[in-house]
Amino acid sequence: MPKSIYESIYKDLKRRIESDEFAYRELLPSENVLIRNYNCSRNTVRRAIGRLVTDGYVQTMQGKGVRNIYRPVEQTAFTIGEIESFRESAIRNGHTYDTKVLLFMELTADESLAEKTGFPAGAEIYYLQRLHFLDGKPLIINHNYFLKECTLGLTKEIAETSIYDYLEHTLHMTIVNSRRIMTVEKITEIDEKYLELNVEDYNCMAVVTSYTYNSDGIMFEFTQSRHRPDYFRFQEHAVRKG
Amino acid sequence: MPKSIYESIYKDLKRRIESDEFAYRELLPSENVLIRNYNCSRNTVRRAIGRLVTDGYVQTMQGKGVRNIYRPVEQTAFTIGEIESFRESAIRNGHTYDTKVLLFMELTADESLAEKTGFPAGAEIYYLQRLHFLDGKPLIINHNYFLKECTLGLTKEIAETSIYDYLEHTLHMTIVNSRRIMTVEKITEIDEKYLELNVEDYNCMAVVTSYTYNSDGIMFEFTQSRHRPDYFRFQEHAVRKG
DNA sequence: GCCGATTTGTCCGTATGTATC
DNA sequence: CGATACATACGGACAAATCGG
Repeated sequence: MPKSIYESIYKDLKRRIESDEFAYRELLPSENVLIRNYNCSRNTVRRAIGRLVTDGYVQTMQGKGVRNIYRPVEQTAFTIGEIESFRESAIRNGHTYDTKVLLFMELTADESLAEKTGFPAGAEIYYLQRLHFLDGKPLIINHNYFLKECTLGLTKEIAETSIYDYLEHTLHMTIVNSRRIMTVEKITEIDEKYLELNVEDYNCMAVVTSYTYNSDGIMFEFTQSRHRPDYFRFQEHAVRKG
Repeated sequence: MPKSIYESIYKDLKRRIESDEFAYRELLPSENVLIRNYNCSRNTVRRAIGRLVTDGYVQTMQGKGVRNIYRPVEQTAFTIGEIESFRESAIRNGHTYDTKVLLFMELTADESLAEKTGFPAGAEIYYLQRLHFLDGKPLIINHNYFLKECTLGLTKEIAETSIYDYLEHTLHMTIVNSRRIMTVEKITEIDEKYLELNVEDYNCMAVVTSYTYNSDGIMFEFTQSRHRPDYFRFQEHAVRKG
């Protein structure tokens, strides 16, 4: 169940837009109509619309109305601006997925790892290497570093299904936000081996480096995600600021 | 001058955070303090903070406060979630820049171009190829397609300085939002020639494809931006949604 | 061009709920 | 438990942009 009125309105409008209830470039019902339909105050409706704007679903035009500018996300696209696990993304796009844990170990962050990840030196860390398959094809190698004190009890078995499920539902951690950096890097032998790539073909990888925070403001995860270049696709929505 | 109270508060807080007035992980003044400091209502302060949250500058914690989680953007990073021209980005990061127009022509969109760009078939288009230099180094090749009816009077000379300046200040167009897709593609001969790349070294490019809309909800620009992989760096902030 | 109706944008004050300390 | 801090929601007022008559 939704936690708040504005969120349920946001989700309902989002669903209606995604299900083509409004044509591309068509105007949505005016705020006054929505107020009557949802039986709530103007601020509440406006808050829901505000989220649709930042999501890139609609565009507001003073004096005119709210225009639907939603375009369906193309297949195998990862949506930016939202934290989503590989599993969630695969499900959303209607694919089959599989995860193989290549390595699971515990280590203590030394100076060089601390520098690289942003964890304090001396911190206890779970280090994982995982290979992700989409529709049977190996597409991504993830190097995950989790702060042990925030993710106690993580096992290889959990890592094979969904770590985020475990963190959110078993440990009741709330994952809040994440800073991500996208770069292109040279392919390594590990990449070549597990992703069945040919250097003649592609000698680079798309790399997404992310720093993820929980609701206590603690950075509990550092991940380097190495994507097969020919299947890599990220989509985002940007706004022009004054 | 700022158009509104909440925006000036947003900018002031942003400036104070960027200038290290608050330590990393430190709490900002509480809403009640900010209300007194800025002499405004609670909603106005909350709105400013809300924008800082979506920008990834702060994290709010119910019952606790608002925590500064801002990390300075690393050099040569393009900030995602914000539309910024090459020139603006270079200035922001304190670099010198230069733009060379390789090609400037007018054309009519045929079926295949319409399919690729999303412009209606038959539309009159300005097509440009531009090479962007940062600190004297050629880093990006842009293929720009502008809808002529929205960008009348565009010339090669304008394209050598700033197209966005012309659109916003001379044509008084308001640029609103943009959908961007990031992929990795094989290098072409043009890339190799102008970016002084060696295929032995890198045989891929980071490609950003963007569809940009103005305040009338018209898509007036389609651009394919091909980046030198070793200098490509995009940064974004993501939030976890229920 | 003007005017009134409609629609979105900004701002305020207040009340209540929930989490933290 | 009370004080503090953020979260949600309501209602009202006025401004600014658009559109039709």
